[in-house]
Amino acid sequence: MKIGEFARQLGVSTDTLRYYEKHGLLTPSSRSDVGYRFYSENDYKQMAFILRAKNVGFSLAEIKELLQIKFHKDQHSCHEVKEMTLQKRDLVAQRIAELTRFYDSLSLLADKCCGGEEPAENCSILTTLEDIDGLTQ
Amino acid sequence: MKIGEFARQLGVSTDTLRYYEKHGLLTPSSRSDVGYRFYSENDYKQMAFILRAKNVGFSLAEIKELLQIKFHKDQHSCHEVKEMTLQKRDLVAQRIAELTRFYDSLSLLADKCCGGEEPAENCSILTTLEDIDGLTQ
DNA sequence: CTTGACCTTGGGGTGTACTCCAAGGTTTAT
DNA sequence: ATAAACCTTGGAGTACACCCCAAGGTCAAG
Repeated sequence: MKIGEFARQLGVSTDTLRYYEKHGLLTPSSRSDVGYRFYSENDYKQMAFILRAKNVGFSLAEIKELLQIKFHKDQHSCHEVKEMTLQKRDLVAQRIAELTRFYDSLSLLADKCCGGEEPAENCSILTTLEDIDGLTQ
Repeated sequence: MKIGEFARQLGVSTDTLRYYEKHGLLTPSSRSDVGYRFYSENDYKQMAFILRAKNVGFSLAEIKELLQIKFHKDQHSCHEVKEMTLQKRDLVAQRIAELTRFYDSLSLLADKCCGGEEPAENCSILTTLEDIDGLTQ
């Protein structure tokens, strides 16, 4: 698949794909005689992975590190690869914990709000942000 | 509390605080006669909230929207405020779901890896990224 | 009353992650 | 065979989130 079609299917721009290639995140599996990029099914899966990672707040540098788990497998020991994987997993667990705190705060805020048509000025829960923090500490 | 001490306590720079003020995220509760910023306990709580939100991947624009829940309470109905809160909560829930997929993938990857000292080349699980995607779909 | 550690505003610079040309070559349809 | 729709590289520009001065005012200690 050429870059245009590939970009359309993934909902990104061709510029983004060239940018990712330049920065070592996704190199198309082959090129035509005249240099056209060709993307494979594997490339599609890798790109989908990158986009999901980006969506949950990983920087491109972090995503590249996640991808290194794959690329480093020949040069590094099983032990090292496993350590790296577990380290990344812990980082993800921390983010989940933080987000869960936000979720609980927002739930409580919504639950205690009457939801009526009057101005929220007097709504018991919506007073100050300390409430949000107080609930989550 | 003046800006320097406030910044130290929160582990950010004074530049960051002025930047947040300029962009409507945190306005110090008062100023001295000659214009020195003074930050209150409330300001501290709001700033802590901002930093936590930033840490889990919200952009400053998104955080500002979260803060609007507070600032809009006088002008908008309880119903609107509640809707906005629930909408933000759903967004957080989506991120948690995505991160949970990442967590599970990395766990499986680590579990199936032998963890020995040999090169990871032949380690059963570390073949390609499709595995990661395959496991999480 | 001066030294040093604060504070002010304004503006320029940096890294990240794109985004948008320009100038040119290729492919496909009519 | 030529127009439209692709593709190439290179480089410049943009938005976000800071970071770093410069030039000057303020304040507490000695």
